Amino acid sequence: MAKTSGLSIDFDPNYFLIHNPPVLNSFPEYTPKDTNKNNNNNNTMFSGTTTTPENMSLPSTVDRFPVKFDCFYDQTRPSFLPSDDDKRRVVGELDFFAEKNDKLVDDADFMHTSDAGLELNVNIGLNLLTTNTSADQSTMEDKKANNEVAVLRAKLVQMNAENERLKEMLIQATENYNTMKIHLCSLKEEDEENKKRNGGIIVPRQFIDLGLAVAAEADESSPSSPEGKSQREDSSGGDNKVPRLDVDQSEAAMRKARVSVRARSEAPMITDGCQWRKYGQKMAKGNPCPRAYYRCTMATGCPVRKQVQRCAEDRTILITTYEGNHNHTLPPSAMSMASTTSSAARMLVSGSTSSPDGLMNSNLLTTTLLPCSSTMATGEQNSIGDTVNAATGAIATDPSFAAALAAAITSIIASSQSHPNNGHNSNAM
DNA sequence: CGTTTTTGACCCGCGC
DNA sequence: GCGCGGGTCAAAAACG
Ligand SMILES: [Zn+2]
Repeated sequence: MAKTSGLSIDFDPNYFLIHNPPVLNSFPEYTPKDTNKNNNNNNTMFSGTTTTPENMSLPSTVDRFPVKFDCFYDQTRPSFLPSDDDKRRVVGELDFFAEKNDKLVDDADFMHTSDAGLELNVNIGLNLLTTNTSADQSTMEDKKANNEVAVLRAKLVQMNAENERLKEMLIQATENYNTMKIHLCSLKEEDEENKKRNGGIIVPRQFIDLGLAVAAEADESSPSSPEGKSQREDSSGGDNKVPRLDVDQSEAAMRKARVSVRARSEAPMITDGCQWRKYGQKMAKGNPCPRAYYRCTMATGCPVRKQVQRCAEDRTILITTYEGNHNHTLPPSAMSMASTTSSAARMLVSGSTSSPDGLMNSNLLTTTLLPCSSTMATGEQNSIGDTVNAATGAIATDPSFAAALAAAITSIIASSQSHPNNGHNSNAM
């Protein structure tokens, strides 16, 4: 299960979904206990809102690849793969989490596809031959030779085509990545400047750039009391519940990064590398399935929480919403998740701004939130520093980040185009 | 015995 | 002010 890259788990593809709240969704998941018969090693599959059904089922063979985006591959290698490969077709694989597996993954994947292609061709040839058996043998041999040549050529052509496709993909991904990277850097700089000026108080600047996100945020933050839950302790003290001075901070807290992930998983909870303690369960209205609340117990005082709920319509879909940033170091597997979260959010954010296609589902756009503030929510001293670090970290993992970016973008775009069914949205939490 | 889960009570924001 | 719903607390139970 464990990957060399640090993914201890097999992540499955994820899809970004969005919920009502301006939340970003993206997360890899992997199912911890797969006792289930269906999916051996990885139960979680992505079910993107829009993901096409067929793609969703991933072959167990793929477990090694961290993340697969359905859309991604769909677009790129569709024509190529025969229907029967649908199942194996790994939709796209990007690793969100794995840091250096990109290449490996790609290669592997590539291999798979090409193999499939070969097999097909081969088969065809054989069939022809066999059918001809009744005919003259000499003719047969000639044909055979010809067929082989033809097959090989066809193969070559296909591979070339595939190659081209991949190149284009790569180029595009790279471009997107660069764009976003730049964007992100600029944002970071701005943030830092602001911090310096404001003496640590963070200005919700980032949101400004986010466009839609701003509106969304405003909605959330303004009405709600500044204190938020994270500050609950303070309130107990009996002090003013709303220390105006800290408003910025509290707001920031409010904006904790929130990422929701949807994954197909039979397991009751996805394993993300962290330890969680359940602290509550409620019946969500309009959904027969209860919602469970968990808190991170990897470190005392870690503010990270998550809610887990099954989709009412399709109970195989597990919706997990993460909130906040960890105040401690995470194990490799968890790291990948965490960075994914933030990076994913960022990706979407920057992607929404920079990407030309307004096609991205409005849903996705709205989602972009991701305040860097999450850390600040923790209230610790490093608020800013952490934030920056987090961002940096995400970027640092260039390869994966780039890949992830590409994947995210691609998947988003793909989803908006292919659109199968947005169905899942319906039951946002 | 320490940790986690269960579960009803409680808090809080929100709409009426 | 009241009821509702989401989220959290915390005592008791369950686990290992
Ligand atoms: Zn944590």
